Amino acid sequence: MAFDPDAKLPDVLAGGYHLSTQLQALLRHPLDRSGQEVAMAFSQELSRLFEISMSMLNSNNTAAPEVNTGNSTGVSTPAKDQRARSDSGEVVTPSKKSREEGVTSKEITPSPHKDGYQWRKYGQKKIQNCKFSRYYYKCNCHRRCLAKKKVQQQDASSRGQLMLPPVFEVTYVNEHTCHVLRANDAAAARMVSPGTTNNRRHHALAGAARVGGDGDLFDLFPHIIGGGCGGRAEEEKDAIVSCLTTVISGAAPPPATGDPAAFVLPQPAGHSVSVADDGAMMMMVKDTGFSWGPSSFCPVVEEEAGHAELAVNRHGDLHMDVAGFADTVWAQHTCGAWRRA
DNA sequence: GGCATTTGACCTAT
DNA sequence: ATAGGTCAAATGCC
Repeated sequence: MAFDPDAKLPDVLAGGYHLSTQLQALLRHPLDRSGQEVAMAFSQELSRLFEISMSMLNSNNTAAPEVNTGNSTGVSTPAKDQRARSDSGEVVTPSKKSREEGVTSKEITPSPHKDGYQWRKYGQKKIQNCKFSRYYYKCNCHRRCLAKKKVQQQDASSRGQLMLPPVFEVTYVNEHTCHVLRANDAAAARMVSPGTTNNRRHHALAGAARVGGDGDLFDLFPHIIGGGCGGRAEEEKDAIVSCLTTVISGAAPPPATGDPAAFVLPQPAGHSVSVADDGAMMMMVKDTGFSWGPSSFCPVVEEEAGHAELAVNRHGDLHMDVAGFADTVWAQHTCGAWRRA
């Protein structure tokens, strides 16, 4: 497969995702020698695509922010920053007219729901001359947050990319004010009830899900979920690099010699990945003490073939099906409300 | 029962 | 009149 030098990151990632699903389908059955060769070719191509993605990500990280949104509050907007540097989407600068209408940014992305915020759908409309309906979402982090987004699936056939997963044009309207509103609420809550912790207050406002009954994910992963609605940009970046590395690592065969139990793969600082000789893979993420890995050590609910798997067992351990990584990794950044991707 | 989603009706701009 | 955007009752899921 020749690499198109003009290819965009979403296309490369989409291609990788498509390849991984094909590889999954292949690995669902016992493989003979030729099957193994095909699987190896797939995995090598997958590795190459993710290497390309990582180099694209690294080059994007040095780029300037995409849009001056005229945020007069002086408060940073984490998820917007994430979009600029870490999502797989292509950021499009909105026109002057669009900005006057409150449009803060536009982007083309294969994963329109993974931008670090939690959204509530409030409308759907069939648009003239469009094959697909347009979907309307409001920010669900805070009731009074004015941020909205429109998601319009693009016609793949018009792009001549019938084999790739769908891509979406996402238009963001109005700045998020949820972090400011939440901070105000937290301050008010402290005045009313000094015994209420910030974390729990945040969680109640975000309507976040409880996990396993013993605690919630905001308590378990405060440094990942962060104090605001979106995660911190640097950790987003780390997470992406870790995820890509993990997928690449998973596609590579274990060495013929060395520690029979596991071998350690090259990782970004603060992360480690090990692959046992039975193929089980575990990744330790920074100093969380939690690990990501397949069902060899964590009971999970089975889902239909080919779909990403993300579950939390009753002990609070995270489980992830590595094959579904590209689509699943962002699920953790939804304002504390962890949900299946 | 609470919550998110769906969907037809309604509103507004052109 | 038409299209795009929003509302809110109905519905389904957990």
